[in-house]
Amino acid sequence: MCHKSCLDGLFYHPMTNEATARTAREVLEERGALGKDTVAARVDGKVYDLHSPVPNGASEVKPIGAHDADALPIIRHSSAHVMADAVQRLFPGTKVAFGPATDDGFYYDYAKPEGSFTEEDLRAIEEKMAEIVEADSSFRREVVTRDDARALLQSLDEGFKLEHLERLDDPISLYRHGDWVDLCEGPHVPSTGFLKAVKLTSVAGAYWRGDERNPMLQRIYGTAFASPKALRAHLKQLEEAKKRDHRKLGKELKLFAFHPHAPASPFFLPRGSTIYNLLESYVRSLYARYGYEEVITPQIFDNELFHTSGHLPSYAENMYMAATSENLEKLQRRIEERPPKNAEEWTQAFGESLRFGVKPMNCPSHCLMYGMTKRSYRDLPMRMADFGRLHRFERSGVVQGLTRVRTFAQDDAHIFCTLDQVQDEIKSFLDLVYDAYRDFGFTDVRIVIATRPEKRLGADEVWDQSELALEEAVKARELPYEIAEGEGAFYGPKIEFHLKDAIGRPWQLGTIQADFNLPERFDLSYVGEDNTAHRPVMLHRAILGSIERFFAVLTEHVGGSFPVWLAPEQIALLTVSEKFNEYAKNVQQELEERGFRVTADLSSDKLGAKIRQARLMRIPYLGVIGQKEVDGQGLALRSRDENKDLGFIPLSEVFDRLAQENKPPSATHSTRGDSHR
RNA sequence: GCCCAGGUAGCUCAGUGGUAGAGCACCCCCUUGGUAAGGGGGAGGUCGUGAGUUCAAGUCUCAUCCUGGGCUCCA
Repeated sequence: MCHKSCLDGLFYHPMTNEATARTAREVLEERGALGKDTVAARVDGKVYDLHSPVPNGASEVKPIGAHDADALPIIRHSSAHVMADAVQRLFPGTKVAFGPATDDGFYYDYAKPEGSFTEEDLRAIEEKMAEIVEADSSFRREVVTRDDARALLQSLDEGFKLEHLERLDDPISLYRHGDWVDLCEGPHVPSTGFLKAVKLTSVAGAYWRGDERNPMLQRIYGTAFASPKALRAHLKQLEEAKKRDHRKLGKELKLFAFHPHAPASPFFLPRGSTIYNLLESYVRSLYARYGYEEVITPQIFDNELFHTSGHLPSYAENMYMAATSENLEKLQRRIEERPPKNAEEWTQAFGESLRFGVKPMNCPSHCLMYGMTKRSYRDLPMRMADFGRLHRFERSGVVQGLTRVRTFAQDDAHIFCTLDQVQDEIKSFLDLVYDAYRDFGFTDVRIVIATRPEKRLGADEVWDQSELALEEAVKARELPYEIAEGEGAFYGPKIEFHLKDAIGRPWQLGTIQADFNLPERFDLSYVGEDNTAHRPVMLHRAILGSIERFFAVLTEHVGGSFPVWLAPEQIALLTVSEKFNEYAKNVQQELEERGFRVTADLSSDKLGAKIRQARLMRIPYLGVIGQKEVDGQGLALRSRDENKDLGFIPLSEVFDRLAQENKPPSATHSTRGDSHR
């Protein structure tokens, strides 16, 4: 049974079996366009099974070869059917749910009478699938009445399918191969023999219909390609991705670590801290250019603040609460003296005692800061930047490496401005973001405008206004964008910046969000030209998102080979023998005096071992020191990125070379920055 | 939080009921060597934690913590 969304309206569903119409296969054959590897046909832009009848008036009928991009979802979804067939043969009594194709493979959800699937089960299922493929059974489409479908599913005792059937619109179609039948929209490959490269990859739990209140099903993931060669290439790419995993590199390169006493909370080791601080410095340099002012705000607040901001109670499940022992003693006395009689009284008693909350975001404190003084329109726009540490209690199953942690900092800022200034602020931020991403080597940036969600604060007129402002700014910069309906934050619509890393994985990092709610809640105002009070607009924005997550994405993007301006160590001095250690120390000092990050390997290891070690740590430059270098007052330089020995270079040239690379790419082009002010 | 898989030396891992292992890293010694691992020796572990079964538990059972793959949620 297909998940509707996987098909994305791509496929055509004939209303009836037109006995007189010719099939796509016949049409293609007649035109000599039917290849051995043709899996389906594209008819006027829609995908047809080869055995489906083509409308008489069709103007264009093109074959889809197994190696065309369009063929992959068809091959994968057909693989899902074959897997379900194999599973039901091997594990009688197992029921099926949804089995769509995904971006890189397919899955099928099962309700297994008992237990779950093991790795060995996957291998057995693969073998059974191979038999089904070997049998080369044809896929056949049948359009049936709702009653017939219901009767069939009842006879098969497929409860999930029955439930789904009632949600489907007519026509109802079934697909069969061999004896196996599935409620499905199609299309499919002509026969199971077309499935030449299938691999089952993993097993996982998944809720029926993705709702955590529903029963947990067993999901088997797999992937399929047109050929074993393409499958091997895919698996190879997964291997490459594994090598770049920031958790692996974080350990190998001594960047960060975790300890069970602080779950999901990273320790940045010295090398990682260097990069972390450089990321912050970089953002600070942009702030200087784009007119931001940095502030530092408290970590723990009276919960009164979070009630004002609305984070309590709506965000309570993600917040850490703090209590002093004095508070707790008070709570104890209160309970002894006046025992709470019901849930409400208990909540009240705790609320009075656990008076403090650890901030999960900076905005409330920035609102306080804004409100501390009387503001004039002349003060606006006010751009308040904050690298404050945030704590969010994330559920145990969702944390992951540095990408989802419980303590982190954002390159956060809030812009207070007038309604008239919103568009310009967003335009300027677009410039800032694109500059920053380019400096880190991310060129493939996608803009998504996320609009009002169902659960939200604020009036509809306010949402209308803010959504329009975001869209107009993006249009003004002539950037392509998409709209994500209902994906906005509860307090306002937002622009999200999605980018792809070096191996094509998508990430959402930066964002800018309009917020008409917090200024209201905090009763913020400014005195206008007309000498009356006005409500300012608040914009939340981040470039990197969280520094932690950006650290992870960047690490994987560069595969641990940080550019010179970010590398924890920019050059390693390697002596050929201990006789040259004295000279090495002098060079180290000279480099450090010039502000370079340098390490010296003065051990008694042989040069080969030292080079190996420095290469493993991905140090951009290696300076080998032997008699020749001492005599000539230079280094035998070796570059990581060019991966070659550059030969003897005098010290002054080494300094110049490092200085050249010791800044973000944009800083080497002098024209930048001014135009954005 | 839910389903599944893991947790043994700093790291990577072997060890299926009977005396805790290897390689690398670390320390010491020899070697002073010119572009990805020179040689020898030494030290290092209450096998995540807590209960239980057993004559005997890294190994079996239960609980719990942490990590990983998913689901749901998200910067």
